[in-house]
Amino acid sequence: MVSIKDIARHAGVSISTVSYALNGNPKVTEETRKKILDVAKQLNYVPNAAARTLKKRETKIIGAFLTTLEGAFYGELLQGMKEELNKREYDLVICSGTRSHRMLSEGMLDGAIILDRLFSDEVLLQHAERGHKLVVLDRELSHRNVVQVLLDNKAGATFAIEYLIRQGHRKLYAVTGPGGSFDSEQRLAAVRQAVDRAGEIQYAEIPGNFDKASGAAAAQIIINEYDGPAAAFCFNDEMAIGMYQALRETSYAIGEHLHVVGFDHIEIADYVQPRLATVHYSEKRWGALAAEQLIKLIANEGAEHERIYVSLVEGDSVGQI
Amino acid sequence: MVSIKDIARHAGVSISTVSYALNGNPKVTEETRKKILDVAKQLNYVPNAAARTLKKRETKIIGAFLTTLEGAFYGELLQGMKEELNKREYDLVICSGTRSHRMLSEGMLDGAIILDRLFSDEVLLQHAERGHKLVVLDRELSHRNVVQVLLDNKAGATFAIEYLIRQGHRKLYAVTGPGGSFDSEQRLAAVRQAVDRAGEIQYAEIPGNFDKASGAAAAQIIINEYDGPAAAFCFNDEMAIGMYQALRETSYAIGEHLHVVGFDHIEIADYVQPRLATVHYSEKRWGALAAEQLIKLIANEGAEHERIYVSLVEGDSVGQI
DNA sequence: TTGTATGCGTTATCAT
DNA sequence: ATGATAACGCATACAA
Repeated sequence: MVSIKDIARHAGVSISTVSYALNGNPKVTEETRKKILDVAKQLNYVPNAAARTLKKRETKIIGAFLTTLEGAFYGELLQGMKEELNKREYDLVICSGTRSHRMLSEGMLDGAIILDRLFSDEVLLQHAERGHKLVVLDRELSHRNVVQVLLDNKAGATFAIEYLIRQGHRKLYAVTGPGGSFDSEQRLAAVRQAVDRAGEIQYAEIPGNFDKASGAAAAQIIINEYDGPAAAFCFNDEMAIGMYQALRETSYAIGEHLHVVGFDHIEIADYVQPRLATVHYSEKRWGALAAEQLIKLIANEGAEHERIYVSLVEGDSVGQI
Repeated sequence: MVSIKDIARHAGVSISTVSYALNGNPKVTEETRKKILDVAKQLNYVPNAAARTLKKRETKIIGAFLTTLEGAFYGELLQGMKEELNKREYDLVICSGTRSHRMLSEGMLDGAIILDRLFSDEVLLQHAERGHKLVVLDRELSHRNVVQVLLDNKAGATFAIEYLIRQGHRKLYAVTGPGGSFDSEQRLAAVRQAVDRAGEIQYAEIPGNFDKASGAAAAQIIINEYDGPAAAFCFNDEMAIGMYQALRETSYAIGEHLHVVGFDHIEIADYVQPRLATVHYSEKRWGALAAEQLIKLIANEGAEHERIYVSLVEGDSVGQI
């Protein structure tokens, strides 16, 4: 490995001069700078990140923590983060799994964006307390080193329920996400409010898990007690797709017997037959905003909590009654 | 920040004893080790990655480099890598974009898995020459520090063409990937061979780009010169899906006028109507194998080039003639 | 068994 | 304008 020491030797200057030259410090003559850069190039010099980090206590790298790498959901979100971060001279790396948490605590990251409910509030607060800067996308967390950038779940869930009611549905199911999920709980609260407000609604809740299997299971339950058109608001599109799968084997049809609204507007939603009605938001914007706030937090520029707005996408998975 | 120096002071021992204790060196008494661990916990000690890396010249982190985070985000592939790496005490991070290349050269990674044709052969070889360990999934590259884990493109493309011919098709199109793509070129070579072998085939090539838009454009071209049932082998599923979209607006139907085979077996392939015939392989296995070979390469345990086998998934996007 | 001392590659302070 | 030197936190060869 070639270090600034080697450059110094070859260029006949001291290491501090090399460091200055390499970092564009104006104290150094144009002439010596040129010479040093030449030698550096010639020796194939590459700076050592570990040494720089040890000294400067920053890496210019941000981590995005996800529960899993699988599933087609996060592509645009991450792209949004990456583009925003790159603009500000930061790099983004995607991490997943408990093992990777060490990257945050051991100082390999200047900050993190969290979308991983397996990352507990408690642990997150510990990191924040140690001075790490965090943006959370999946919970409310109050700390000077944490900012929230959250979906407007309340609006989304309300849109969904009101849409079903507007289409004439009076028998409603809510298929929820897993217990710990902040998004799921917010959506559930909004659903209950909307249902209460509507009055005269037959309403039930089915616990789900955000995966296809639980959507299929929910569909099964609904079919078993079928006694006329029913409508389900699945708290994400994955589960809604699971319903499509479950009904394939039966004589019931989506949009005719079982009416479905999802949440997230994932790509498949536009391809299934009939097209899935769902709640849409811009993943890219979400990611970009999260990145922006994180950089502000790191730079002490007054980062603030943000909310991502959502809209309803109608579809033939919901028929009129 | 609390360092081993602080621990040493609080525990009344020297920093080397602390280091030994923390690293489980048997030289240190059970008693002192216990005391030291207690103090460490009490002080909320977290090791500093930069310092450790600077000293040991390894990070226990592997990077996976992708062209983009968007689209079919290679979820299972990455998950396969991650699981395999975690088993061996390594972490995985996902990187994308030229900016992130520095992580490799600056020594923040012990090795890298490359699936990014924007990463040039030349640059890759430079990294390898500097001692970095690489696994390439998207090209052939010969170097002692590089191993290849490649799809069996030849088999896949041959399966696809032979399937079309078996179904009675005699007018064939190949919709290729972008110019630089290794996979695309391999598939193209195999297609030409299979077509030659079959004889009496009307055959043409349409340059594509691996994205939906180029698939749609290809469909447009085929329709414009339509004079009877035509079959297209799209070199990936994305483009095949693009064909579905393009035909929606027309009176032509997939599986009836235009017959289509894709490559990759992405999730949507099972959901479109009619279901897309495609070439399947296990992404997870691909990732796991790549990770395994990389670890072997790093440990000097004789890593070898590997090939990922593929199979044909038939579908109603190809009708009989 | 424990302590002392050195160096990893950088940055940055202070002299010169 | 340039150089000498001291950290940064850790691992480790060598001393005791």
